Amino acid sequence: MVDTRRGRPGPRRTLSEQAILDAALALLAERGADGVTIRGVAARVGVAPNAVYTYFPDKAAVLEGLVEQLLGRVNDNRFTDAALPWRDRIQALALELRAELLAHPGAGRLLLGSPRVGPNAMAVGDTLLSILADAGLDPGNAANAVYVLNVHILGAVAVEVATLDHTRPTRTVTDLETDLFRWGLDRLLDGLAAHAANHD
Amino acid sequence: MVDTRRGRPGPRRTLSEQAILDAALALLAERGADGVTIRGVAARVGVAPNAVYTYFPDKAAVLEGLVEQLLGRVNDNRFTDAALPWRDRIQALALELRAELLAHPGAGRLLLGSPRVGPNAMAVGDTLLSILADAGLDPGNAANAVYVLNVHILGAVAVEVATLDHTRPTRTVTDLETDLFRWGLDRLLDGLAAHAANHD
DNA sequence: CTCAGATTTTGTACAACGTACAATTACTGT
DNA sequence: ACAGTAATTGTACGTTGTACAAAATCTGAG
Repeated sequence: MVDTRRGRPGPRRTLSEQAILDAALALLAERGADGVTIRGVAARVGVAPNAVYTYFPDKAAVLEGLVEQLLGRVNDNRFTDAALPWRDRIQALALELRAELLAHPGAGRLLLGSPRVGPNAMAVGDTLLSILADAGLDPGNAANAVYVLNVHILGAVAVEVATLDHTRPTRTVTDLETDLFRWGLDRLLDGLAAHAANHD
Repeated sequence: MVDTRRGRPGPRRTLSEQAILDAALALLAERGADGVTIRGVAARVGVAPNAVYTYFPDKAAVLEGLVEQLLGRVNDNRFTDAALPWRDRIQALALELRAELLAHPGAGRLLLGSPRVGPNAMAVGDTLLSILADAGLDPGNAANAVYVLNVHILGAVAVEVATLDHTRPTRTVTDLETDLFRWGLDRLLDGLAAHAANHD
């Protein structure tokens, strides 16, 4: 048993997974979802395309990491303050999540294109879950509600992204779209609140 | 003025746009969303890849046509019967739409990947609109509600599709997922109904 | 009936993609 | 110093969308 797995030989890594994800994120911002290519990322970090495969098994893994990256920015524990009304907290979280995703065009497609089961995605889900528990939903219904809220947020982002010009990387989100998003979210929360009230 | 645009010369078309869309649909069923390629479609109808470009300007147009095809199957005027309760009609329409999309794996990604503005998509929207009018929503709110319902249906389909094994073309939709879909739809409809009641 | 003109189909080709494979390089513990 | 190991690269293959020009095929006018 010689292999201690500590300080093992080999040249130093010139990159990190983080550097690759940063490059991918920049590429997503500059060139849109289709602009995120292995070759592009490699070029941006100044390395041969194959080098990326030292850090990620394949492109799908890079995209998953990218999504995780985006979700990580949202999950401050800012929404767990039970003093604030639960509806306000959910609205704030939903709006922030949406804004984060819309800030990176094509992120919606990426999010919906991969089973997002990373830790940050879980964390967002857990945050939502705790808020809904505060709202008075029993665990089963709260889990359902998390799913429905996810669907609404991701669906809305995807639909909004789909209606934009894919050739242009940047976009302006109109107030009209935001109002529509809030309106739908309000109806959904109304339904959830009524359900919680009926079953307590 | 010689060009009457009628019976103009040239060899007969060996294909039709419909034949191409049929091939694309079959490919979608057999190989999943990534299996729908121009070259694959062309091979399936027995023609050189370039021939497809006589009928469609590019691949995106083919995919749009494909989505239209799917939506066309749903839009029977079966849901316009004002005698039935509006909630039942919306649920039936939503479930059918979802079933149709889930029957073709990857259709969700296609739907969300293109601004679906074709006539069949409009028709589905109009059907929803009329049902919501029957429900007592004024035109403005009804339009909002159509958007939200679209988001919910498309979002749910996309999320469900994203969680499946992309390598396998077929899938079994569990009852559990269907129940979850209905539960969310119910909450949404609760919220919409309450809103309609508050503003009449 | 012929034939010019219009149009579909094809052959060929290119750039870009993901990524497999083997060789090369750069390191570390013994 | 050196052997072993890991990171990186060079090269390459197969696949994709699609541009371009040549070829094949049809129709209406004469």
